[in-house]
Formats: sequence, C-alpha cells, structure tokens
Amino acid sequence: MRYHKVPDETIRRLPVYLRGLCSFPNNGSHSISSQQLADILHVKSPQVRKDLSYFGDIGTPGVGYDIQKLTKHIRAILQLNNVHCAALVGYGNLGAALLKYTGFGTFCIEINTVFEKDPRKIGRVVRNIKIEEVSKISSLSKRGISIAILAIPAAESQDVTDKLVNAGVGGILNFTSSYLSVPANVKVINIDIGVSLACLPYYLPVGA
Amino acid sequence: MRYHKVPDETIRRLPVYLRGLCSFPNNGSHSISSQQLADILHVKSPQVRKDLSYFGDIGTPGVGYDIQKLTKHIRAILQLNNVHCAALVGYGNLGAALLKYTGFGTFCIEINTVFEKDPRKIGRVVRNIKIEEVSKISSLSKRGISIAILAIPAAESQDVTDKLVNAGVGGILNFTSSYLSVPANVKVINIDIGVSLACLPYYLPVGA
DNA sequence: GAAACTCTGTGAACGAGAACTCAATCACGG
DNA sequence: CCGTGATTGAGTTCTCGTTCACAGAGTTTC
Ligand SMILES: NC(=O)c1ccc[n+]([C@@H]2O[C@H](COP(=O)([O-])OP(=O)(O)OC[C@H]3O[C@@H](n4cnc5c(N)ncnc54)[C@H](O)[C@@H]3O)[C@@H](O)[C@H]2O)c1
Ligand SMILES: NC(=O)c1ccc[n+]([C@@H]2O[C@H](COP(=O)([O-])OP(=O)(O)OC[C@H]3O[C@@H](n4cnc5c(N)ncnc54)[C@H](O)[C@@H]3O)[C@@H](O)[C@H]2O)c1
Repeated sequence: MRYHKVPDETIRRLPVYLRGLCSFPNNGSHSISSQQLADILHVKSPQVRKDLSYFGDIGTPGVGYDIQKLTKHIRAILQLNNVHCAALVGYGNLGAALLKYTGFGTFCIEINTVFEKDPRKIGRVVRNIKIEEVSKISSLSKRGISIAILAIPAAESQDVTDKLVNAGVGGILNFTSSYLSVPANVKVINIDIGVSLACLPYYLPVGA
Repeated sequence: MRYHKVPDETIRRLPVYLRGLCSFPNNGSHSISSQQLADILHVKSPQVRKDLSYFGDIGTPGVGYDIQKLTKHIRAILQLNNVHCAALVGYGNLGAALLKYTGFGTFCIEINTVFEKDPRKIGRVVRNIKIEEVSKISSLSKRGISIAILAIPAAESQDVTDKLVNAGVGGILNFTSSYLSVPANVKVINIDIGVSLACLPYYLPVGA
C-alpha cells in the first residue's frame, strides 16, 4: 500500500493516533469522532481529518470513525500488521536500555537480534537473544530483518551503516550524533538526545 | 539575551552547529565560511547564514565566521556558557543509561540530581550522585536547578511534571509517551522513541 | 590605491504544512 | 420516506520556514 504524497509529519502522527485509540475508553460506542481523537492527542480536529483523508474515506459523516476499523487501517498504512523484527547494533548503556524495554510491542516491533564489537559481550544471552559479532550483519537479509537500531559510538556509525545497507536494511533508527549517508531508498530517523537537551536552556528565563 | 522571533527549527540546529565547530579541523585558518559549515552539517549554506543572521552580524563579509567567536556566540545564545545542572527523574533502564552517558558535557549540561520512587533504589550512590526520593523535588528551586529529564512510566508523568513545575523547573526533556500539560513559560521537549521506531516500517518497500 | 574577488546579511519568492470553512454525506427519529 | 442534526472530506487561506538572489562590505592582488 503506497499513497500519492503524504507529509512526513502525518506519518509521524499516525503511531500517536494508534496509541490514543488503544487507550480510548471503550464505553459502549464503537466509533470516535475527529474531535474526540483530537482532544486525546492534543492536536486540532481538522488536523486529524486531514491526516486520515490522505488514505481514502475511512470515516462516515455524521458518525465518526469506527474504532476497530480505524485501528486496523492505520496499522495497515504503517505496515504494522505483522510483527517486524529489528536488529540492535551496540549493546552499551543505551542499547541495553532499549533491549530491556517492552513497549515496542504496541507497534508490532521486536528486537530479536543484537550485534556487538566488544568480544567480552559477544556470546552473552540477554532476554533469550544471543549477542553476535558485527561481521554477522551480512546475514540480515537472509533472516528477513530490514530494520536496525544504531546505538554505537559516533565514530563507527557510517562504517556500520554501510554494512547494514549492504545487508538490505531499509530503515535505521540512529541514536548517534553523526549524519548517516545512505541511498535514497533507505530511511534514517535520527534521535539526538544531546541536541534536544541542549535546546532547553535557551527557553529558560534569562539567568536561570 | 532574547531575540525578536527566531524559528524553533533554528534553535534546534544551533547545537548541531556547535558540535560541527568543535570537530572542525583547526588547520591554520581561524575562520570558517557558511559553505564549509553547511557541508559538514549537511544543510544548505543560505540556511546557515539565515540562522546566524537572526542574532546580529556575527560573520565578516569576504572572510567568513571566526571559529572561536562564533562558538562563543552560539553558546551565549543557547545560554550554554555556564554549566547547567539537570535533575533526572526515574532511575530505570533509560534513566541509568542517561546518567552514565558523558556526552552532555559538550553542551555544558550535567546531571547532578536523581529522584526515584522505588525505596530499594533510594540512597544508592551512582557516579557520586545520591539517589533521592521524589518528595525532595520541591527543593530544586533552592538548588538552582531548572532543567529536568523525565524517564518514568507514562502513568505517573503528569503528576511528577506538576511537582517539577511547582519547584520552578522551566525546561523538561520528556521520554514518556504522554503529553505533558504545563504553563506557557515552561518548555517541554518530547522524545518518543517508540513513535520514531514505529514510523520506519512505513518507508520500507512493500512486503519487506 | 584601484580593481577583482569573496563571502556575508537580508528582502523577497517559494513551498510545505496547519487551520479554517463549508458543502456533501450519513444515521436516525418521527 | 423525509427532515434534522452530526460529522466527514476537501478546497481555501494562513502561517511558518526554507531557498534564492543580490547588494554591499571586506580582503587580496597588482
Ligand atoms: N544516554 C545515552 O546513553 C546516550 C545519550 C545521547 C546519545 N547517545 C549516543 O548513543 C550511542 C550509544 O551510547 P552508549 O551510551 O550506549 O555508548 P556505550 O559506549 O555505552 O555503548 C556503545 C556500545 O557499542 C559497541 N560498539 C562499538 N563499536 C561497535 C561496532 N562497530 N559494532 C558494534 N558494536 C560496537 C561497544 O562495544 C559498546 O558496547 C552513542 O553514539 C551516544 O553518543 C547515548
Ligand atoms: N528503551 C527504553 O527504556 C524506552 C524506550 C522508549 C520509551 N521509554 C519510556 O521511558 C520511560 C522510562 O522507561 P524505562 O525503560 O527506564 O522504565 P523503567 O520501568 O525501567 O524505569 C522507570 C523508573 O522510574 C521509577 N519511577 C516510577 N514512578 C516514579 C515516580 N513517580 N517518581 C520517580 N521515579 C519513579 C521506577 O521506580 C523505575 O526505576 C517510560 O515512560 C518509557 O515508556 C523507554
């Protein structure tokens, strides 16, 4: 399923809608209006309608959106209907935290592969996953894994990225502070915690 | 120092510029052009000039930007000239990773306070920081701490946020998946790892 | 010291995304 | 089966941010 031209911002909101729908109190009614959805998620209701309208007529005028149908529809758009396996590269401070986290299941994503460079960590088993050495990255395509999470030092990131791309990985979540150079058909999403934190002082009252 | 009207996007790029300047090979030349800076950071050169021009004449035509002067200037804009102490709330998987991380020093930010709810963790000392109980949050204003990092379960986030705001905190880095309701003078920056990860499958080739 | 060259700063054009508005649509009750 | 009320979907406007283009300031060269 691919659609004409959908803003990236819309895609970013879809998982948020999904989470909102899950937590919506299922008191009798089977449907939810764009206004109710907007209230939960703290966006405006025209925003919700516009976002959803990119993907065809999902709602019914006068009623709203059928909760189950909408949920399934959003999952289909995001390709979250079947479980996606993801590979974690770098089992350090951050990598360990991500691996222990169980919340990605909401989005049908499961880390089931871990790569490391440090020989002392290779071979260890965490949450039933055996930590493998980085050279095994090339086997990702065979295993049908096309999502990777990068949690290694910045200096090594481009090198490992190239290996991931060669192994057929199509989406990378990058916690590194480096810019990753990838072919056009590979999607990188960056999370730069340091930069986000560094922005905060700007907004503080002067001298605080 | 406060400026007329600067786009949030510009502020978000300033820490990136800062990091780029630090890593710029200091081979003889004391200055750097908007083009060179743009190349390092993978943005366009007019973007760099526009961003910097919001804050007055920093560069010199025909030459570029004096590296030292520019660095100091950006630090001043972001209020990163003196060290900011930050409080971490929640010493779980993610909190522990953040506390161990040493990279925030680049931006003059230092986590020096940790709050927990779990009695088994309270009192422990990590990296010379004694983990305190959440009720101590109210003492933050006395200690001159106005930045907090939220790494606790979503269910508790609004409650703790209210306490932080009452204690005079003006900036919150929120790793929780909840929307935080705060007064207008408090800045919240959200990092929702789950949502970022959930976006990736959309961009994969269909059926991958 | 003038001419040629380099690079900044900024107003103006452009584009993307958010918010607004309203006609078309559907459920429901009489 | 038609009128009423609710709510969607989409065309339009508005806002924000990026890109462009060029005038002007500074530097170097001869
Ligand atoms: N709180 C945080 O932990 C935090 C905050 C902001 C940014 N980051 C960024 O996230 C990344 C990871 O941070 P961290 O704190 O977990 O670092 P870390 O040093 O604790 O862990 C890095 C791990 O990657 C492994 N590694 C190194 N090179 C590798 C390679 N080529 N292939 C596979 N594994 C390799 C190391 O052995 C180590 O276990 C860094 O880029 C860091 O800047 C982390
Ligand atoms: N990889 C990750 O760890 C990850 C990924 C995505 C999102 N998150 C989000 O980050 C947050 C923290 O995740 P985590 O994995 O570290 O969870 P965690 O359960 O490991 O840690 C939470 C910690 O917060 C403490 N806590 C609970 N209530 C508190 C309160 N009121 N005051 C102070 N401390 C309190 C708990 O005692 C615990 O130590 C969650 O909201 C989670 O959804 C984490």
